Amino acid sequence: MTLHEVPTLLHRCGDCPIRHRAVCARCDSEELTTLEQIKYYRSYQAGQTVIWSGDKMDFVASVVTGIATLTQTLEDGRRQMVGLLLPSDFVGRPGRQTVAYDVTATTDLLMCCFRRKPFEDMMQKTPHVGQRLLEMTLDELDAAREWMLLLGRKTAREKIASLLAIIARRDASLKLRDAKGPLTFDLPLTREEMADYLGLTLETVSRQVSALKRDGVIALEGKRHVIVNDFARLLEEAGDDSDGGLPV
Amino acid sequence: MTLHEVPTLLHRCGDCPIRHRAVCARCDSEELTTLEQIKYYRSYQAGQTVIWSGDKMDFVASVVTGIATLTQTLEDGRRQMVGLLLPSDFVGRPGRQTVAYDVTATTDLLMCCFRRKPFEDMMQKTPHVGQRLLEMTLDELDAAREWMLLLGRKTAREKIASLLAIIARRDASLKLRDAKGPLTFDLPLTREEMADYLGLTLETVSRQVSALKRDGVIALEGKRHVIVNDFARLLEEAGDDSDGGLPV
DNA sequence: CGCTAACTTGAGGTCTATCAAGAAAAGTGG
DNA sequence: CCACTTTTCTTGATAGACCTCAAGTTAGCG
Repeated sequence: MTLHEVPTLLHRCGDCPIRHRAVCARCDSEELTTLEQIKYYRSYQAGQTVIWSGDKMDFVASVVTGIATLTQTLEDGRRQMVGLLLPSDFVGRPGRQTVAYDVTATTDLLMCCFRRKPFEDMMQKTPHVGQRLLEMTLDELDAAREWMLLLGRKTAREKIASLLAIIARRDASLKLRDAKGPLTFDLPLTREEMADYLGLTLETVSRQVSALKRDGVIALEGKRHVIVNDFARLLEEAGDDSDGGLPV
Repeated sequence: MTLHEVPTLLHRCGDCPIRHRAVCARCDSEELTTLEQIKYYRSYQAGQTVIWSGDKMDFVASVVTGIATLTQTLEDGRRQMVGLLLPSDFVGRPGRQTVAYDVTATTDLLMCCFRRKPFEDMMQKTPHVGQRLLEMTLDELDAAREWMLLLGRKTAREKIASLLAIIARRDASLKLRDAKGPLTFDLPLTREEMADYLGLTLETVSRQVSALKRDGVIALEGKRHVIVNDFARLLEEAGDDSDGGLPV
């Protein structure tokens, strides 16, 4: 999707699909008007790199549609995904120019961008943007800490189950279904990307997915479409508290 | 240290040792006066729990002196440290009552506290506190993501070297020395706490510390006092980029 | 229909955990 | 100040989880 093909209806913030969750969620209509004047869209194809670690980033942005990943890399090539950006998530950091990780489009991606300076000015003038950004950043920090527990202490099987549970739950919330009946969803990540997220190798991911299937925790249609008949069972396998951790 | 023994000079924010780094760093003298009226001190002994995961937390606070840890625990007892709170670091979350991890005093700890409600009111009225909190939270998020790389992809030896490098660097910045000459510092953590931070067992920590000593990367005086003659060497062992990552 | 990317599965090796014993420090109370 | 206990730490032997290397299968695509 190129810039010209962005549906014009998106240009009105009131119709934006991420209006109620993004960094602009708290803005009143007057503030939205200001944002509308400085925002612009960028789109990326699946697989494209949005920014390289260490590069200067002259804009900040919200994910409108699609999925992006944040990854860090060691000198010898070991990779660790440190974040998954879903629609409404925010990229970039007011007050700092460079970014500390690669940002990559995993699917086709549409982002709502703001040049850094006008955005920072706006943050000074209107408190709502900064307040919302603080809230979102605190949520991300909680999520990162939960992921630290997974990376440091969970087994490969528990890691896979945790990831599937997270994707299932998010997908259900998008589709506005409850998490009771059989859930089905598509994996937005390759086995290798899953491995990079979970701190495993792609072979171990493949083996554990097969094991969960063999044990009846999940079923597969093709390689990517997952069916979860008993979500509580999946949560057990994830090793979390029975309540399943954070909502959403 | 009990409440009465808090040096009275601390009650004046202008003399506070964390004045320039804490959540109040950006406040002008008028704002400080407001903060002085609503703040109070709490102290904890080494080993004491500040808050349990899931408990209601009716205050937010800055660490003034001492060290605290944030840990998450799985049902079967596996523990992962998800944060290390040093002087000037902030605990608690405006807008949410409960906390998602245990907060424990590792050393004797002095905290500068604000009841939640007055603090939230202050955040509404004066933007400086919220701005600084956003900045600090973004820094913590970066640190958490760097830790995810460590937990997911580094070897035990690299993990130990990374932790030592972090402690050494922070210690040097406190003592205002440059990181060139021989560095010495005390480990503020037991082997078990290091293990919980690094996603290892205490035995593996002990073995790898011994190995780094045997290989001349570090020297030890007693169990806790570390001497680093060649900081660049330590960074190599940590597996990071040659520049050593984030400054301080 | 071949070609490539994504995935699966197996065999063997390595790193770290587990289990166990003992040494060194740090308290504790006489 | 010295036995005594407790905590902290070290080291060894063994086991197991995950990684590495390798081959083969499936699916998507020009």
